[in-house]
Amino acid sequence: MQTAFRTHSCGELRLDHAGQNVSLCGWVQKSRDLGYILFLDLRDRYGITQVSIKSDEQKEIYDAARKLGREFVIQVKGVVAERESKNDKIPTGHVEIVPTELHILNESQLPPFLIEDETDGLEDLRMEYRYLDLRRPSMTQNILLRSHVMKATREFLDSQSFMEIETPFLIKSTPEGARDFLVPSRLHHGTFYALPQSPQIMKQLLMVAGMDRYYQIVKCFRDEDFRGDRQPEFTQIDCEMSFVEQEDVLSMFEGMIKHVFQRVLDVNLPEFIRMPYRDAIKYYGIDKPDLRFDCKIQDFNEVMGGTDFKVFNNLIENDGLIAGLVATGCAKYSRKQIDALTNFVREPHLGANGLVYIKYNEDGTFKSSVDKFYDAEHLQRIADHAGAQKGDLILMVADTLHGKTRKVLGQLRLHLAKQEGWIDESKWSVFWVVDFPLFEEDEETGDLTFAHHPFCMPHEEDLNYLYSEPQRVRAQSYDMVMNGNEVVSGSIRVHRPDVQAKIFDILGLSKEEQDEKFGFMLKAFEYGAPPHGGCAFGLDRIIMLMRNQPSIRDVIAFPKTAGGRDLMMSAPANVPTDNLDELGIGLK
RNA sequence: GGUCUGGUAGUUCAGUUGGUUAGAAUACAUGCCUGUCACGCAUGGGGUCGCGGGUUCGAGUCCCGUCCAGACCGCCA
Repeated sequence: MQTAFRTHSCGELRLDHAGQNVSLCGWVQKSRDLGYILFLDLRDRYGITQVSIKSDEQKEIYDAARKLGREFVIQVKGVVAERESKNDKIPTGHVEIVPTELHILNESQLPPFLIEDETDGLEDLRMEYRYLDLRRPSMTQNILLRSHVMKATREFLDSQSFMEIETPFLIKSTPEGARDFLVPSRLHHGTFYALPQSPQIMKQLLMVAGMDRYYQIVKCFRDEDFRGDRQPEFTQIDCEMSFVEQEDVLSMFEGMIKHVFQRVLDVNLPEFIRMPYRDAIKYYGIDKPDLRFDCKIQDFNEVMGGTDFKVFNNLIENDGLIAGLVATGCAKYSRKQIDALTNFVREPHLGANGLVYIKYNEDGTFKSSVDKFYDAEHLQRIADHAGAQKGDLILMVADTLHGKTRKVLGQLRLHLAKQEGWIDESKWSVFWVVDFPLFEEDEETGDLTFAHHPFCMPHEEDLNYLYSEPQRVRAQSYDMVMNGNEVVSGSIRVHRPDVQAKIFDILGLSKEEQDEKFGFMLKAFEYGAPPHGGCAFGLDRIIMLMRNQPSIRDVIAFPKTAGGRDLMMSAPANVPTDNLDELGIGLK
């Protein structure tokens, strides 16, 4: 810490240092002038140290200190002393500096919001003055933890013979997947570079190049609408390995996450389970379940028939699905609370027709929305089927579309967990979801499109389905799910030309289109591509979860707003027409 | 692209069926105060009610448009 300006940081002095002559630098957090004595809180990124100035013993300094404003940058030289009244809330709370010199290194305008963890500033204001926002200790900790995670990542991957290799940002647009950010070419009017959505193709070419184990902590760019956990530019830990099977990749990067958690948070994560995609959808209605609480989706078709309830009878006959959840301890819900849940599942984006409830009351009686059709004995059978206990509430959704029913219940499950406080924030749920389908159907056209990207290798035992039932083909692809968020995604890649050709064929890509889009890659693969696979970590999202922050913006030093703007520098912005002329671009 | 919520003092917010001089807290300034750490007490300054148009005798309040922020849907291989 020793420099020309300071001997210590504002976070490191303790009682042991008492009597030492020190020099500290930092920002004025706050001053408390009690008349005879004035206390100054001096802040830097390491902490806060109190300076105490007496109006008689340090008359000159006292007079100068009274004129200091918030966020002035000052240097204080003086002696470390034990405090007369101690503060146990901060690590430096037992000492203070009795100053011999005070120098103003720079003055400051009054900041537009309080530089404290419990700031009064709203997000747009914090974004405009991001350099002030980052002075707040919790924000500093976010950025610091991010740095620690990157360091631990490099530590682990370096120890496993990975090479960090940079790949270009100015590349060719491929019209698949997300919308590209485009960069016009000055030298070749009318042509454009694209910023990479990920270094996917480049890293596979590095495997062809024999680099064997590659990683890169790298910015990726996607020109889509944003969310609390999505930014137009974001950071991936991009990884690829040669001569591996799926299990090699899973255990390598499971090891990496465990290493990072151990080093950075001192948390030892247990073994990661591998949950087939099909089970994730069946039991949790989502491909990224949060397993910090249970509440699985259950099927009820077999116990709901044999009554005069035509809606359910029709569904059962026509291969529909009646499924539901057991909400532990929720039989006490009022009509109003259940109506709220009904409204939740009927919201347009979920679109359930309704919600059937069965209250299994504490006294063993039943109350349900289908009492007209189901007698107590039948309801008991349903409760037993579901494993419900007295005091539980059974909630059911039914539809001809199985996927929709499970999706609705998956969302209801999360909604209930938040509402009922089922999630233990001190727990971690980290595991692999495996065996994603290779293709998915476009809901409107019915065409098959790739679920992940077109270079995922199918499971060997599913290869034959490529020719008969492509939608049955499971890919050797996998996601790591952390507390209900997808944080890693990857696959074993196709290195066999015949398989790749068949996949392109199924996707309806002609030979010409294949050449146009991926020709350079397919050519490279004719020169001895090793079997390979890898994955990419969403670094921002992982940091967000590790710091338990509500938004990805809080763990990025200079993020964009949900509208894709940088409020601090006012980007995007107009450019002079001269610049456009040079690029051969005219605006409409 | 769609739905919803919000925009009033430096900041966070309140502002009734449209009606006198638009309030509170906090921040700031000045003064007082011998150990504070959310210090306390007193006094004071501080407003184009996002912007534009409309209805009305009268608009922070009602209507239309627009901009900005946020949440969600679509989108995100």
